[in-house]
Amino acid sequence: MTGPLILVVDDEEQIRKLLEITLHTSDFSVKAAATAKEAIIMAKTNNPDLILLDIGLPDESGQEVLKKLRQWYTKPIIILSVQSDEENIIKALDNGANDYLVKPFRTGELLARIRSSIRGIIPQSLNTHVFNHELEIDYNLRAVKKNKEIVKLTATEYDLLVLFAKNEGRVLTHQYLLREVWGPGYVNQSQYLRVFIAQLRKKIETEPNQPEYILTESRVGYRFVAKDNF
Amino acid sequence: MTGPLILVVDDEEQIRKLLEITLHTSDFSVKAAATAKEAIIMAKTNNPDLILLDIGLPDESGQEVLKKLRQWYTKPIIILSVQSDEENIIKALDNGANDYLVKPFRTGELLARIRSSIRGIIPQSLNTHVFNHELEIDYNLRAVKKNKEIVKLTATEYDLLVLFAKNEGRVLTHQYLLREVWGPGYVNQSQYLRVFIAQLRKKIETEPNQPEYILTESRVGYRFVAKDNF
DNA sequence: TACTTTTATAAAGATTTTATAAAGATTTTG
DNA sequence: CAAAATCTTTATAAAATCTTTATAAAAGTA
Repeated sequence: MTGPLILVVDDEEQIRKLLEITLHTSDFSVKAAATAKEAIIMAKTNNPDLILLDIGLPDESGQEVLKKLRQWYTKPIIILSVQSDEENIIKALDNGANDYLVKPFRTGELLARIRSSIRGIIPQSLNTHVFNHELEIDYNLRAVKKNKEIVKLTATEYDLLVLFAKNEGRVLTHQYLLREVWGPGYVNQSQYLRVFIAQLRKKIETEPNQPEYILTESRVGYRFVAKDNF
Repeated sequence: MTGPLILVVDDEEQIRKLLEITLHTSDFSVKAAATAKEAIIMAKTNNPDLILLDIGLPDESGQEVLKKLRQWYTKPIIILSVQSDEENIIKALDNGANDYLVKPFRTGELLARIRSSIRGIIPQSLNTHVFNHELEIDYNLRAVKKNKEIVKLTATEYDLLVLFAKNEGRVLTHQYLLREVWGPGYVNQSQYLRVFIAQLRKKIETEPNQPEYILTESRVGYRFVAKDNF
């Protein structure tokens, strides 16, 4: 069982090693990059759940890397930096960073901030989501129930459903779904999406050929709705 | 024109005043509370878009307030505190805080952290457009409603309507519409436009053969208008 | 008015997009 | 390692949307 994947970007070998050990101990998976270029490539190929980004990189300003990442990367980015001046902090936050920690940082605090960022703004107490009194997602157990019966979903199907549930009512484009669930390298594999949508419908819809939850928005994407409110 | 609502919770009159002025200057709406009890009541009644919470309250520990809020409140909470010890920071973050700032804080940084937290929670009112109290375009959901009923539009119809809505009152030429919606290669396909205008009218007009929204400007183009005077 | 141009609309035809089953490949699990 | 599960690819049918055609109505012009 392996936890969320974190990409560590820092040019100092020592810090990379320290972070890798610390994060591993807290049950995170870790990938590391030493340069801006490497960072962007690794982010695209691994699609990490969070990025720890040092601002002082040798080849390019971390602020630039941040901007480039934010063109497509939607998950949390935490900046680590020796610079503690307000100007840099504001710039980083406005460039899309979720948090900014000044080096040397306290390990426990860093971990807590990582947990907070990954958790998002959904409180821990809200760990289950019920739609139309019949479809239930339990985020703690990673389980889905339809009319109290457990529905067995694969990891990918579950991720897809969670993404839908968290964006109820909103059209999610093919690109967006593919990038968030499969990773940025898959944005053109629309057929995957069709296959998995069909599988999901077969499992959660009462009548899969007349879906009430996952609606098709032809040429755009899909929309998850719960009747009561839409 | 009023921005997102922020609830300031602090027992020191001076700090409340300072924050109120600072936040107002940055175009936020502000409510303030001085005690734990008051904070929870005001959060419930005003449902703010973000809460700034001082940990050192007179009647109850801020950590407790935080826990209570997080039982139902899902938007960002930023902690302000004179305590800079790691233990308190970790506790607050794990209790559901999104950020933790040590007092005295730098105003610019606080504002940047607020912007960062609030980003993504764009209030619905900011990206929905209502005409004549009956035709509604929700850009966030990519949905159109007529008298609260969802109107199903194809991708092209939606793009066309959005273009009209964003240019309310202005005549848009055939050329312009064709170029913007279909692309530069289609500027001579006026018949497309006629077909799609007819379809759009059928879907959004009360009486499609006597349109009130999409008016024909013969030999020039079309004009989208909203009376909005009742 | 008579004639031409432009617009509206329905409906048929063509194309694109989507749904689904099922086979093959790969990964995970026991 | 073998079996099971899952992912990926392929093929084909069905549905939705776009495009074209035809015709009537409206608007503009001589």
